[in-house]
Amino acid sequence: MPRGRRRGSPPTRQTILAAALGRFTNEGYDRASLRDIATDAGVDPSLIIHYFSNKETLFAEALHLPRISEALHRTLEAAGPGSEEELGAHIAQALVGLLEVSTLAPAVTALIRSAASNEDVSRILREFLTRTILRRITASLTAPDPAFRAALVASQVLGVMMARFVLRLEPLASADPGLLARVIAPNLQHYLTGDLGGYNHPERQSAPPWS
Amino acid sequence: MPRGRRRGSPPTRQTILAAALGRFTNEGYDRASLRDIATDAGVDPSLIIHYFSNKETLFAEALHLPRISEALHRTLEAAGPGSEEELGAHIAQALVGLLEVSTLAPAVTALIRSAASNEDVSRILREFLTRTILRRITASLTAPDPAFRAALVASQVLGVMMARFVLRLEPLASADPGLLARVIAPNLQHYLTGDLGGYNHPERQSAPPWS
DNA sequence: GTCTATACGTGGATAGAC
DNA sequence: GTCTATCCACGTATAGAC
Repeated sequence: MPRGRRRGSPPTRQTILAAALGRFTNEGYDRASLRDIATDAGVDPSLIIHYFSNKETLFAEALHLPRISEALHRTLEAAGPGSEEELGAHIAQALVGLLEVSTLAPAVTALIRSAASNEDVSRILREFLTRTILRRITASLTAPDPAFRAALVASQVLGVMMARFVLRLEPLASADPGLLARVIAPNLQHYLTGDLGGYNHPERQSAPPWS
Repeated sequence: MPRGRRRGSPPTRQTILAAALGRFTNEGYDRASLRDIATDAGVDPSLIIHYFSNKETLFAEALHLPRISEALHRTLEAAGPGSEEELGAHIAQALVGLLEVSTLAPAVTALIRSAASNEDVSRILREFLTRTILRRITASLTAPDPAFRAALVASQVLGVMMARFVLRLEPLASADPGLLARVIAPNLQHYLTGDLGGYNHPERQSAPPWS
């Protein structure tokens, strides 16, 4: 398979990519069939293979993962440097805002949906979360166990996206993005700088930073 | 999982159910094929259809959803009635403990995995979360917007299970269950009784940076 | 560049012999 | 109760005609 294969006309290519993103977003990698994507795009199924050698390549190009990574990274960087006590709010605003405003929400949804059933996608999402969040955290945090804290932050972000876009759990699914960011911000902050409870008794919690 | 089961073994039904649960847990509903399940169980694929009329019935019986619901409900009830300021800790302990201690973890994992790509399973999980958590919350909570609070709690629980069992995000995936429950407890408590940041007070909202 | 036809595998489900 | 054989629909991918 030569990599320098001729590309098709841009309009048709874009149409296929848009249809593919839609299917991957709503059905995940497995259930989204090339036939359905072709039907949505109004083209022949074999044309998809002609443009993108296989389904995995189509998935990668439709999601455009580097674009997500770059946008998220830029948003996090733009949130301001080094303010440790407001890092939770910054991350919350960056992540939620990134999902709501931009055109990246479908890609992220597709990523989460597909990660549940596809091990490769799971690995991609795992590394993506780890690298992006952990890097931002370690850049301006002095608390111990940054990896554990990053994973906890990732878990809450994952849960919100899962509840909002996959499960469509109301009223969270229809909640205002700004409100959502503000609500989860103190919890992210607790994961980032709070006491992780390793030294306390289970029934006696230390005072959270927001109380 | 026992392989190579031969004829003359009475508990064929249980063997099939065990193999099915294993496949559904590790691969989700779609990717788990009856042929693979039959191979794991050491039986013929048609035998599965003979016992359970179709794949959906097999899925339902393998997960034994009523058992999960009952166990979770009982654990939540046993956590004690009415203590509003410790409800977060109770829910955290109940949910995390339920997943770690009992044999229900595979079923819950299968449920989450399958919900990502299957709309029917998604609905089941959604209604399950809503009913179980919301009911417990409204039973001993006076704070406004219980539905929104319940959804937020569900999102954090979902995220932890997703990160722990599906994505296997370290070091959260290998973290001690008790520690995990203690760490997320104050955050659940914040969702339950904390200030929701202007959910019903729109005039207090500050302008998000992305709007 | 686009489509028709088709190969090839897989997956769920059925009929019937023993 | 278990297996063999089979059906049919679907999904990815290829070959080749226009």
